[in-house]
Amino acid sequence: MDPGSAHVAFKALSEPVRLRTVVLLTEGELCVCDLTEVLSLPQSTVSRHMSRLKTAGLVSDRREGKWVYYRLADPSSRFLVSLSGYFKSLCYQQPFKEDLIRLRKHLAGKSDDQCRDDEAGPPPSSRKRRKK
Amino acid sequence: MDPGSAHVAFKALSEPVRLRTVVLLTEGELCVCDLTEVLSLPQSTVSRHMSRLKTAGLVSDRREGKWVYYRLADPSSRFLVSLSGYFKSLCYQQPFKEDLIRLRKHLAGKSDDQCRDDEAGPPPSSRKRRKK
DNA sequence: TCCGTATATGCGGATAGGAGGATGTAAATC
DNA sequence: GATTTACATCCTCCTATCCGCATATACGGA
Repeated sequence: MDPGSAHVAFKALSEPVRLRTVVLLTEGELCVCDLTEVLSLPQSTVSRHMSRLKTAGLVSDRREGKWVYYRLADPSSRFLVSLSGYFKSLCYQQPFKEDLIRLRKHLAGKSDDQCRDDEAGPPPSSRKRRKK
Repeated sequence: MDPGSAHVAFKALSEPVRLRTVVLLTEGELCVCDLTEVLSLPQSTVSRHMSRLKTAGLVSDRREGKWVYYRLADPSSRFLVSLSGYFKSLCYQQPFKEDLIRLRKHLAGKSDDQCRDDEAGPPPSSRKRRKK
């Protein structure tokens, strides 16, 4: 982490949409189209926020075909280690709680012709991927 | 904490001067004139930043005569509990490290006709106060 | 009660940052 | 290589926020 200075990470989390996004990512990696749908925001808005979170070192991305999956950055820094528990605690508060409900519904309702197989649920490592 | 929403606290810490101030307050409570001196900023700027930190629930204040002492808020919230260790780790990094050096020099050089007795040093509870 | 000191706030100017449509780019499919 | 899909970036408008001077307020002392 620490690309620039410490306050950069706080600034990244100071924007409501970005904080909501980070809490959503505690469920596992998500692509931009998932976030666009769950947050009900234009794709350009979501993409720009993800870019800022990535610059701040809070998330990392992974391209798989047409899709780009974002996940919380590995907690190599003391910053993310300190806050990971706090992010989890936010899952039980509004508006994050509602976001997570929408996320689970969204993931459960996806069909095979979309960017993800029909499996939903927290364990991100076990989530099936579209073969490349 | 949580006056408003979770992102408010992050926003309060996203400003470089405010983050420096919070790290300074890990040494113990300080009055505005201390911060003005150590940070080399106009009094109005410091006061306004402290107001924002207070609104965000990160600091609390205590008036004693003409002086107002600010200190880190009691870690009743999970947010401050999560970050207190991180703040301590910042003490060893720039620009916070230099700030703390200036703070200690400043506190050591104060005389009795100022807002604090001549005692400096980390243990905040043992610091002598001007009698009210 | 008048004055000096410490702090808070009103105000105007400057800058940063967010929203979202339009457009550019990368990858898959045919 | 043309088209479609997913994502990133550009551009413009608009709002939030920071800075610092000037001023108001709070408090103590003479």
